[in-house]
Amino acid sequence: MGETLGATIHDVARAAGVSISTVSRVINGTVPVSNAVAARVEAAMQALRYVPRAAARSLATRRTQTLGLLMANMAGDFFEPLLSGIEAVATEADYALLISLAGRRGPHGALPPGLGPHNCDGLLVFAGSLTAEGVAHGHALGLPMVLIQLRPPEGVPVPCVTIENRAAAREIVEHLIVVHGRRRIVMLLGPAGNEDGERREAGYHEALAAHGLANDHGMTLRGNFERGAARAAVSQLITSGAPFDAIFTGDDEAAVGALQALRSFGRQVPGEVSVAGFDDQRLAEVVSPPLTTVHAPTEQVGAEAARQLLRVVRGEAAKPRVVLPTKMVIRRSCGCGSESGK
Amino acid sequence: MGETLGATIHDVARAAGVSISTVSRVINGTVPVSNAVAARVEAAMQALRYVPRAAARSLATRRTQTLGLLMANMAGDFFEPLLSGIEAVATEADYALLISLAGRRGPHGALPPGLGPHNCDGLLVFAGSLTAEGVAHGHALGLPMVLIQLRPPEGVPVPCVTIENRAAAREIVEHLIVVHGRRRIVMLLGPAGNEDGERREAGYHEALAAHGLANDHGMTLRGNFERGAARAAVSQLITSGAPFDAIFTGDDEAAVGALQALRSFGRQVPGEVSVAGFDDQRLAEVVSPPLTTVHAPTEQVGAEAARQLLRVVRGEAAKPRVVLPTKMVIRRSCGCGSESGK
DNA sequence: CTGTTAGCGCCTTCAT
DNA sequence: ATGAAGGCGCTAACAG
Repeated sequence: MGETLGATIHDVARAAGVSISTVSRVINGTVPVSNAVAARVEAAMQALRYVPRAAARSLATRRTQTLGLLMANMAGDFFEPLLSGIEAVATEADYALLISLAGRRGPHGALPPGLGPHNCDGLLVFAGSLTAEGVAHGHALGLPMVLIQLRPPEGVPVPCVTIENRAAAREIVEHLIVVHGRRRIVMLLGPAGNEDGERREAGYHEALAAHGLANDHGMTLRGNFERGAARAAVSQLITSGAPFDAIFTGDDEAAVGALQALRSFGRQVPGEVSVAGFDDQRLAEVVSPPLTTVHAPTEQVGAEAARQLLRVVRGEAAKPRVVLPTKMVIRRSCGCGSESGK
Repeated sequence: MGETLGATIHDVARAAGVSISTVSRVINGTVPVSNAVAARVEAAMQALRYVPRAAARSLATRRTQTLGLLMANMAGDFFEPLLSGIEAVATEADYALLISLAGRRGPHGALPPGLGPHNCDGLLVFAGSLTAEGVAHGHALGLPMVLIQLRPPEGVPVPCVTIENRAAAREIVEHLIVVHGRRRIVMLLGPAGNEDGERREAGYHEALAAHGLANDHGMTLRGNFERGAARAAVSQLITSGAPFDAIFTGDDEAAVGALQALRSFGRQVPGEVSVAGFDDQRLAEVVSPPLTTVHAPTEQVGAEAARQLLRVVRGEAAKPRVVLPTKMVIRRSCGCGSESGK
């Protein structure tokens, strides 16, 4: 049971018989120090288990060596890979990670009080955690930021990293059309305002248009990236009697909901209707039939966002926009690999 | 584009025509301040968008108002609920959250450099992120800690919050025995040293013993809480020709792997073999057959751990151990609801 | 109720 | 290459 607050730079200096400036120099390597002295200082630090107080250092340098991370409450299993990617590069660069969730309170219209220039050098903003005003607010404060899965509001030049949504959505929908001959493809949209969802919808419309297919308003339903909402929407669709032979969902969770609804009404997948999702979450390969979807490189997204943020923090030029490639992964829910399809 | 570093307490004091102490007082409410003055100060703070610099405050108070969180790279979807529970109570108590992952480096044998008394007031340690030595190390430093899904090493009195593993495991295994008449129940163990896994194993053995069932060494295999490892283990089990009529896995991921292996060998679930998992992850209800498992109250675990840590930080008495209840959730993989079972 | 004055622990000129 | 001294922004006695 030791004191929580350990040795200070003074203790080290005294133990090594030097001034605190010298200790500071060996710690930061700012100015050359004679080998002999450096060794003594190192030894003293070891012996005293000295760790510089972050607050003191931060106060003096006006840097926090901390990156903020604003996330949304996200269902699914990509929270961990995203954070993992971020943490790896932050740690590598010797930055700590301060985290805040949008949570039940919904997206913030301004920076949450717990995260700002007063306690971090830069901020990673995940889609759904901050409104456009919030982003503008942070930018106005001069806080370095990078957006994840989200593009900046008009006139607010904040770098962002996203994944290839539109082209991938178009590709997978065209797969349903070309390979499986589907003609009436319904899409389950993401939550209103969700960019990933909107881009995926754009790709969907492109595909339909390119093949001259039905593209009326009734073909899109709200799935909200939620299993339950998707299930309800599809159930209603079925009872409405509207014809359809495929469902493309904005994400895998919604696809699972669609699958459940389809099954409960006895509709065969992929026999009668093809289903395709997006994200390639862990459950995609275990639902039945295994879900054809688009793989999202979540960990890389996190890592790349952190890299860009570090550049902004350091005053280097960051890419205004980086789009990471996605990849279609064909399984069985579209019809491939089963007697009826391919 | 403003300055990243905004107004200081001096600016506010000047604007309000008072001393910095007064400003400090209205901020912290430590000492009564006349209403008139308080109002002027509040106004000045608003106008200047004043936010106290965390470092300065921390340096002066010797408190960071920050909780550290040490996590492991965890597969599955319980990262988000856990963090969500923690964040809710931390935010409520006005604490920031500093996070670090054990990551590819594996569990730390000591506190990671990025997390310690120098930058947080207390630390939440998730199972698999820190070794017993690491826990002892943190305790020796006098850093308030609370362990999650992990009990403290002998002689190191650190509070912990866990879930009911043993009894729940016993209950679900007995379900397989009593309700479904299973006699040769194999268990897929978690990673060596994982406490949840070990407690679940204990419950499994209890159940077997209580019913006088085969309990030889060959009945347990390593599943490592991984889909792939579990699949491999079960495949090997099947090819070995050893008889078994049920599989209890330490977690749902392993259950999925078991299901895959069983299916690839044409073994009917639950007809020929019953399967049961643990955790009730999101995929549990979508695999086929839907997985009978035990629900783990992940978000509550996070919240409770944060609450206990706050108590320790404040010097109040914390419960040395809180065990949250789990609940068996019956689906189809055990045999219930299908023609063969129940 | 309010102002003055020391530090909190570290970095950083400025001398030497 | 090293030491001395000031200051980062804030809180906390201590006077009044």
